[in-house]
Amino acid sequence: MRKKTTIKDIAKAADVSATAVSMAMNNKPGVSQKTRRKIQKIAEKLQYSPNFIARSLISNRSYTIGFILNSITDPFFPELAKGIEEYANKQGYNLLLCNTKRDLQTEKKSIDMLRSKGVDGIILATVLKDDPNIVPLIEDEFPFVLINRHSMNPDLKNKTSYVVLDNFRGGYMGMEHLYRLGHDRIAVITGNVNTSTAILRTEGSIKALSDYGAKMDRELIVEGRFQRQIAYEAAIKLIAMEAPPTAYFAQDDYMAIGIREALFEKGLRIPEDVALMGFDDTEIASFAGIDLTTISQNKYEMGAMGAKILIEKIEKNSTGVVSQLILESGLIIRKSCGYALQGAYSR
Amino acid sequence: MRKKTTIKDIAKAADVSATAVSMAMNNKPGVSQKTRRKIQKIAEKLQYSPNFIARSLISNRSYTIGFILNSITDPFFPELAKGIEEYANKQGYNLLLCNTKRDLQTEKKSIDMLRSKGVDGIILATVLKDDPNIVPLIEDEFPFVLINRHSMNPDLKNKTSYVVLDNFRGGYMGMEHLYRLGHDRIAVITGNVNTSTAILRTEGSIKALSDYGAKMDRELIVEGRFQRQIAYEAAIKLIAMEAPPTAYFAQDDYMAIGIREALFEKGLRIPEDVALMGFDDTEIASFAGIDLTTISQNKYEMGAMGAKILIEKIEKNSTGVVSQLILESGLIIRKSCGYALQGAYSR
DNA sequence: ATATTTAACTTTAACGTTAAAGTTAAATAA
DNA sequence: TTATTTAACTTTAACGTTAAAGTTAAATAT
Repeated sequence: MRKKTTIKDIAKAADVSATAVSMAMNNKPGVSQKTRRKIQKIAEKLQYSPNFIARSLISNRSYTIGFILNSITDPFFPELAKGIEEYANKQGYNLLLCNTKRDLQTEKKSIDMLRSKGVDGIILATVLKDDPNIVPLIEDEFPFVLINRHSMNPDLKNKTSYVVLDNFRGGYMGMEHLYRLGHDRIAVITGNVNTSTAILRTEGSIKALSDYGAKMDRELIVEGRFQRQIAYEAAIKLIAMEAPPTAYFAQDDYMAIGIREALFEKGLRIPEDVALMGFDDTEIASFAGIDLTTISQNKYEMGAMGAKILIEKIEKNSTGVVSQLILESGLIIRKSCGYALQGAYSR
Repeated sequence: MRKKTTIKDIAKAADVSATAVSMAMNNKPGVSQKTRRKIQKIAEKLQYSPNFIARSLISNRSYTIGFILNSITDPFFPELAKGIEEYANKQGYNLLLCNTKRDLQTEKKSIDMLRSKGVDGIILATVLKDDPNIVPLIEDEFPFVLINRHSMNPDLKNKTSYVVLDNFRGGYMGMEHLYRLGHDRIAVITGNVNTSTAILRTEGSIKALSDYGAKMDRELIVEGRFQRQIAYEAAIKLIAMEAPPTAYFAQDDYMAIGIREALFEKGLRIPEDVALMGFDDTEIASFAGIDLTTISQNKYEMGAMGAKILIEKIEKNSTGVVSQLILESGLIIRKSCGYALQGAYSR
C-alpha cells in the first residue's frame, strides 16, 4: 500500500513547519494568504488528506458513534439504523455497527470495544429491563442514548436518556381493536419478556381488556422472543389448543410473519378465520397480500432523535442531562384483522 | 465524562515504566511474572482498557473495515452486512457503515472518509460498471474488495478482487423458467443499467430466449433501478400496453414487490393471470402469501467471503493478489410463476 | 528614535502506545 | 576471579496532528 501523504511531507515540500501546514489546511489564522495558498496547492498535488486517528488522539474526538443492535437482518433495525446514520452523517459522524445476537455478554464486549476504539458515544437498541451493562456507562458519564428499549431498573431509569415508543399505548390500541371486533380469545405473542417493550406492550394489552370489562387469559400470553421462528412454533401450539385463539397479537411484525406461516399451514384464513395483528409497521406489513394490521412506530425518527440527543450530549459535554422521549404509536388498519370485512366494530 | 485510565496511570501506581505496563498487558516478555501480575492487578482495579486509537497510530492498523452500501433498508443489504460483520468480528474486526444513497459523489466521499479514519480496508457493494472511484484505491494499492457488483471497465476489472453472483446464469435461469412455462411476452424489469448485475442478468435473459429460438422484445425491457417504487411505476405502464406482458422478471425481489403491488392494483392474479419472478431470494420471497419464485444467491456467504478476502489482503499485505469469486445462483420455485399450478413445463 | 504591537511564522510538547535502544544487576561461563 | 550473558527493567523516540509557547522582523505608536 502506498504511504499516505502527511503534514510533514507537505511541510518539507513547502519549506515551512508542520504547524504552518496544519494552520493552513484548517483555515486557522497564523499564516499569510500567500503561504496558505502555496501549502494548499502542494497538499492538493500530493493528495493530502488528514489522518483522523492522529487528530483523535489529541482531540479525544473521533466523530464516530457506535450503534448496538440485536440483528441487522431483523426488519425492525435497518430503518432505525438509517435514521441514525442519516442524522449522524449530516452532523459529520459515522456509524460503527455492532450486532449482539441477543447476547448480554456480547453486548458488554461491544460496549467495551466501542469505547476502546474511541467512539464519541453509543446508541443502544438492545438493553434489557435490568441490563447491567449500562452501569459503567453511567458511572463514567460516557455519552450514550437508549433507543427502542429502556431500562426498568428504578435506580437507573432516570439516569439514562432514551427515545422509545409509547409501548403501553401501542399494546392497548392493538388489543382494543381486536376486542372491539368481537374477539374473546386473543393470544398475545410477546417479545423477549426481559425487555421494556414486551413488558409494556403486554401490560397495555391487559389494561385494554380490563377497561372493557374483560380479562386476559394468561394461557394465551406466550413468549415469541421477537423471533420469527419461535413465534411460528408458539402459534402452532396455540392453534392446537382445545379452544384456540380467534385472534393473534404479535408484538412485532416479524413474529406476525411467523404466526402467519403457522396459520397458513393449518389452513386458517386471515382474516376470515382468525385475526392477526402485528407491531412496528415495518415495510413488510404493507406488502399487498400481507396487509398486516399493525401498530405503527416511527423507526426512522426514533433513530434520528436518538442520534440528535447523543450528539448534543457529546458536543455540549452534557452527559448529565437526561432527555427522555416517548414517541406516539398509532393503529394502522389493513386487512389482517377483518375490520374492513366486518365494516364496523361489533362492540 | 470520567477520564479513562491510561498506561501511565498504571505505571505510576505500580511504580514501573509505561513500557513495562505495555509489555505486561500484552503478554510480551520483558517483565517478571511477579511484576506482570502486580501490573495486571492494578490494571484491573483501575479498569484499564487500551486506547486503540493510540495503538492504531503506531501500528497503522485499526481493526476496522468499511462497508459501503446503497441503502440499509433495501432488504438485500442486511444479510450481506451480516455475513461481513460476523466473519470480520470473528477475526477481530469491526464494521464502519456507509450509505451512499445511490450517489456516486457520496460513494467517493465515503471512501475518502473511511481512509482518513484509518480503516484497514473497504468492502464496496455499490460500484457501477465503470466506477471512477475505485481508481485511486487501485493506484494506492489500498486493500478493498468488491462484492455484489464488479467493474466492467476492461482496464480495471482484472485489477480488482470481487465476490459476485453468476448473474448471467441467474438471468438465464429465470427467463428459461418463464419461457418454458409458455410465456411469450416476458417483461424484464432491470436494476440500474449501469451496474454489472443488471447488465449480466439482462444478457443472460436474452441469451436464454435466443437459445430457445425466441427473441427478446426490447420494449419489454424497462429499468426499475433496483427500487420498489420505480418498478411499481414501470409495471403500471407495462400493464397498460396494448399487448401487456404475461410474465414479469424483476431483477430483484424488492422490485418484484413493487410489481406485485401494481398487478394487485390492476386486479391481476399471480400466477393465474400473470407470472412474477424475483431475484435474490431475500427472506420476503419466502413469506406465505408472497411465495415468490426467484433466483437465489447466498448473500451471507457473499459478505463473509468478501470479508475473508479483504482480511487476507490486509494481514498478508497482499493487496496485489487478485481473487475473483463467482458464486452459484439457483432457481427457487415457489408459487408466483405457476409451475405447480401447471404441473409441468409446456415447452 | 525608541518602545510596543502585530503578523507570520517556528519550536516544543502532548495525546497513549509501543518498538528500539539503552542500563543495571544478577546469573552463568571460562 | 573476571568476562559474558541474560533477565528485567528504563529511556527515548516515534506514529500524525495540533495547542501553546516561543521567536523574529516588520509595522505602528509615542
